[in-house]
Amino acid sequence: MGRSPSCDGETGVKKGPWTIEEDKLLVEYIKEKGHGSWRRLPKLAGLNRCGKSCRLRWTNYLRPDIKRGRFTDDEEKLIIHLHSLLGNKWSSIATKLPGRTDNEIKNYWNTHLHKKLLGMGIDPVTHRPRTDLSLLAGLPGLLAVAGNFVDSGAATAAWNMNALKLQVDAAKFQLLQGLVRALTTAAAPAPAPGMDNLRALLAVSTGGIDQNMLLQQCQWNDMNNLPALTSSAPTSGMHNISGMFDGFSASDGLSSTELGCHGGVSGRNGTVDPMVADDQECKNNGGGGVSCEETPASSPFDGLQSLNLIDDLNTDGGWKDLLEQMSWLNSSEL
DNA sequence: AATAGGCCCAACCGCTCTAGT
DNA sequence: TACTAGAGCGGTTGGGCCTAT
Repeated sequence: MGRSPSCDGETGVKKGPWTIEEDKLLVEYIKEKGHGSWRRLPKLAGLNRCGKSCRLRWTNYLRPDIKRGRFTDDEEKLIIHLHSLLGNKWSSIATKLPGRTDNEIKNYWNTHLHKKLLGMGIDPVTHRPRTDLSLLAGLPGLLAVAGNFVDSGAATAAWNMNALKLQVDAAKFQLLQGLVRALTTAAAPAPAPGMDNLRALLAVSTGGIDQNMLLQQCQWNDMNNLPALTSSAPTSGMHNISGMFDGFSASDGLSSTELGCHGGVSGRNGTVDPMVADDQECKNNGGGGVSCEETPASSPFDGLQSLNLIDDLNTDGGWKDLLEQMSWLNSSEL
């Protein structure tokens, strides 16, 4: 199977931007004789380039059927739709957009569409509404708000930056674990794992437990053996995440010792990030000619409930209102 | 006007796949 | 069946351009 020698072994070949003269030589040669063997082409065409570079220049730039200019709205929608089905199979996507190259589509995705989807609250990898990550991203804010809200007494003073960082890290870890568990559990909703995560957060905030200990207690190593997250990830898993938010209530008491650890899950080796699991699954199936199963982008999505909840919280005073209800923030455990 | 930072995209790199022997 | 050369793919980079300060 060996690696292609490509340009690696060739010394003295020119690299970098193509000149007009080089373009002309390449176009004229291909027009007259076709490209034939890309490896032999440079010599025959009188170019001091490697064949690979010539192929790239031709297919991405010089080909006469290449469409130039901005992507239309229709093209944009088609790319997003195809990406939801095919993932980063740029060449496959390009075959559905006449005149566009895989490189062009890839660049457009990375520079425009990726951000656009994020801005719309859609995960560009899974094409699902973002819930977990926005929650994680919101944690520092949550803690800051909490710090400000718990009057200006000793509790606030105790929350120095290092402690905050530790809390955020620990909470992220807990939330990730809960999230992975939720996504890999096809059974009925887990009992409010979100509250368990918060309990862990508060337990750490007392300073009595460090992260290593937390990791051990939660058997984080077992997380390396996660079951495969297939494209048919159970919607009930998302429902579990919804349950996390349902767990935020005024009446919830907190125990500093209950960490919400349920041990690991057996099955898969590899990634612990469920957000990239589908993509990884594709890659693991093996490169180029592989067709990935369609992701259920258009399937009913129970997690929308959670998304709405996050949106509500992100509106003015949302988090503060929530925290006001969480009387436990004033508890001695802080 | 100068400069820093961000954006964009052409081109490169390294890997896998496929076809030929 | 095993091996190799060549082709193709996806990820990444670097430098030019644009914009904000």
